[in-house]
Amino acid sequence: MAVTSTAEQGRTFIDEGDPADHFFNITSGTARLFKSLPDGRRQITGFAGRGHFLGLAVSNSYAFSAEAIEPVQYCRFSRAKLRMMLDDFPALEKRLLDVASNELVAAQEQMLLLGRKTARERVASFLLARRLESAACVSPAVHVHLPMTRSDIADYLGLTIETVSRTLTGLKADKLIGIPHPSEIIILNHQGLTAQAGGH
Amino acid sequence: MAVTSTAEQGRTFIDEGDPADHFFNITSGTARLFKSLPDGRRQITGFAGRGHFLGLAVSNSYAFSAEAIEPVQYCRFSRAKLRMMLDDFPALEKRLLDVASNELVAAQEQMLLLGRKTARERVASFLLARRLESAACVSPAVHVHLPMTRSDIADYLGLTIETVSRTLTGLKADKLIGIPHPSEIIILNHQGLTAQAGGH
DNA sequence: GAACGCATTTGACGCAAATCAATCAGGCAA
DNA sequence: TTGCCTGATTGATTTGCGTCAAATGCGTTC
Repeated sequence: MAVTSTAEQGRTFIDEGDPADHFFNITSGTARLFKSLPDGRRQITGFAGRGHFLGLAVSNSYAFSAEAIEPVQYCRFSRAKLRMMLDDFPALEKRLLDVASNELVAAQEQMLLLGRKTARERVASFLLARRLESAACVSPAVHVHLPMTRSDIADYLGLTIETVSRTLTGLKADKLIGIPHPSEIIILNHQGLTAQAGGH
Repeated sequence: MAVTSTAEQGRTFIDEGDPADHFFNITSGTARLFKSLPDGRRQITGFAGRGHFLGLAVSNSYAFSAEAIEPVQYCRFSRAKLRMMLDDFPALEKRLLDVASNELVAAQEQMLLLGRKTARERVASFLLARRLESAACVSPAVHVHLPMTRSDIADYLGLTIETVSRTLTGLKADKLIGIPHPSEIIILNHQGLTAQAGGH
């Protein structure tokens, strides 16, 4: 009923359009969630980490795909099982509603970013959001780890790889961030970066 | 506790950032839901019609504003009242979870549109989505009514008024749609329009 | 029906980001 | 160490859409 599995790096464990008969809970690692157009264009709708629930869809097919960026461990239930659990533990339903509400708020914020922000604002917003997420981990936390590639960041922010790279270089030139390694960013001027993020 | 009110056209009845102490259910009319940046840029995250729930946020302030496009009638509860109702009627919680899940799917589709589709694909997608929504009403339903202004459409699709107008004119020139009136669109070639929408 | 105001359309031009094209840097196997 | 492969950066050029500006159409009031 509830199976624990691992998806190695790069493995797609949810396919957009497939019958949605399972519900997932990620226990470790990071996955990218995305939708694709027939010609290959891709929009990453979010990154899912530890504790994230996937597969809430009401419809009978998944609305997005999920792929492991780092090795991902997850717990998988059949939807029938989920329904039983929801009946047995009403508190779980409350929890899922909270989760969905929060994701909705995040999605609306992302729509603002995709529809109305400039490239620089998008990248700055992204770094600040990443910092918040990982705040629980390292103490200084001006240190932001990016487990995903430039291609992932571009597809998340509605930009191209080149623009993401150029924008990061630009922020570095303005002494707002440091880039010791492509996947490690240091926020040197938090206030300045916030000002570049569209001041929201 | 539960108050029925009316917001005349143009009236803002939810303000982004205000304390979120109420929960709304629209009983008639249409509202635009949007987020704004300090400099005035605006992203409409959706249009809410009859039956739509608003104010699900977990946080203590509204994540978006709501403004009446047409006169809007709504029912308003305090969040305390909502909590009581949720305790009394577990089915309501299920319903809200379904609603939130559906909105999440729609939000992801909109992210794909905003992040990766061209102007023409956005407008075509928008018209087709509008047609689906109003499908329940008129029978032929090739007739799409747009209660919102070009400015609203632009802010929903992440474009400018001018681009929306030019794109509609272009679709008309290609005999895919007819525009008897700015707020009335006729879909002349459904299949052709679908092909222009990014084939999704 | 004349005159005003607002939304929409149309036109000319500019620019931010995309595209096309090398080049560079780091990890890994031989 | 050398060479290769993959991902990131940097550079040159193009372009789709935004900006600025003017014209058109339509509903409303006088």
